[in-house]
Amino acid sequence: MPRPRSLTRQGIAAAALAVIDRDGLDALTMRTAARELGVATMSLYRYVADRDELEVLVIDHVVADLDLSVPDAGWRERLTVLAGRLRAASCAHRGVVPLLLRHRHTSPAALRWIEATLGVLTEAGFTGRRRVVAQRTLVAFVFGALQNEYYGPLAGAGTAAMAQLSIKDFPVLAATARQARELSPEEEFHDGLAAVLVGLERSGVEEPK
Amino acid sequence: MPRPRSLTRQGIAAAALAVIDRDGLDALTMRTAARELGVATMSLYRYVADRDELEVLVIDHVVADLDLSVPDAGWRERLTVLAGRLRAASCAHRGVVPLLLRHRHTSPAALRWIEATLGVLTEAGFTGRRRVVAQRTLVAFVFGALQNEYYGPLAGAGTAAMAQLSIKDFPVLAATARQARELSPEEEFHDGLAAVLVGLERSGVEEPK
DNA sequence: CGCGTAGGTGTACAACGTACATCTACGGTT
DNA sequence: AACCGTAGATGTACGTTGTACACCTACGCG
Repeated sequence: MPRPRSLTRQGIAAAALAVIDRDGLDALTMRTAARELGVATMSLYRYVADRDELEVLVIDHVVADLDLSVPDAGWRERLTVLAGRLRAASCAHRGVVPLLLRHRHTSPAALRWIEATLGVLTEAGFTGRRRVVAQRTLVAFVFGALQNEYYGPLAGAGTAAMAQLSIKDFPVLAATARQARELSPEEEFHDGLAAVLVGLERSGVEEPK
Repeated sequence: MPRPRSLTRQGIAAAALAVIDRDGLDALTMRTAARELGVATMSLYRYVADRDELEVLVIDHVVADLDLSVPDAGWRERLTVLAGRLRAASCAHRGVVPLLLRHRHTSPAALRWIEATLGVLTEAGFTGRRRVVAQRTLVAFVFGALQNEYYGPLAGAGTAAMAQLSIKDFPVLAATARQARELSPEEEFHDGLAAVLVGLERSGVEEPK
């Protein structure tokens, strides 16, 4: 009845995302998000309960407009497409990766993505316990791979430091790190995912329930 | 030459871990860690550069005494054992999981674990690009699964909330969440890992380089 | 033309990481 | 046995963070 709201959760999410994209995740605070919107800090608390909810808002905004349709192809190809889109979205906003990892089971949009993968698995004949394992394994790999890219990128400073510092204590690791620099993140993700999907196809078929 | 050190990095790590085990990860601060040791807060900075280094110290302490020997068995079984030990260690100190995820490429002990898995892969005939993909995929799954357990446990409040709240918007997800509650974390991890390893075995054999 | 209600905000506080200056106690020299 | 330089230990203090709380304020309805 009184005084209409001047902000929207969408707008708040977009502003917070803008801060992250411009100045990095560490720069996101209640104050910087509010300043980006031109309002006082405490105003945000009329829209979100606390910082965690703001974070969920952000990743929801990033994942919200994911295309969840699947191509007319085999289930492995379908899942590859879905996973690729999620990865593309997170790569477009590198800073949100830690938030995505933490809130992936809270964000409605992320849950919609999981629901979509479950739909594909179900159509492919996965049911019961086997479907549970397949879905959790897929999620573990996809988000684990995102985390790999974020905290220990193959081509970046991560392997550079690794390849140099540890050549004596970690001979195989150092050699592998050197080879790894020739592998693009896309290739790594794609090949790894392919292996996981092959494994899911073969496994568990002899134990129906 | 003057005044010998009164603390050890080992002792500091143990104290910080004790705080985490007793009061949770959020309770770990420079002040609480120092109080646990009976020294002033700033004394810690004679041993670590900043909080990040303290965190690395903690996870190094947790992973340090992992048994890295492998049984006399096939490479898949060997990797299963290695992964299982890492998981067991992190389950014994639930609170360190986020630290382990963040610093897994920084902690020497964690790198030793990775080196061990690489050794197994190498003996199994993995080389070049195929070895890189296998190792990164394995790491992605293992740490992704830990994160699954930590942030969205199957049997805990995570699926409980999911199974209830989303029964209309996420039909498959809700059904799966209900089934998932009958699956122990150990089974989930073991079955998922088995699938990943099978996939790694099959994949990439026809592309030698 | 008020008036109540809910949105907006300013102030304030506890807790955090840590820079800095200072105190202190020991090993090596005499 | 006395001292002295050095590096460990510490107390204080500052900037930042999330957010509780009390206070204004502007609009839709009567």
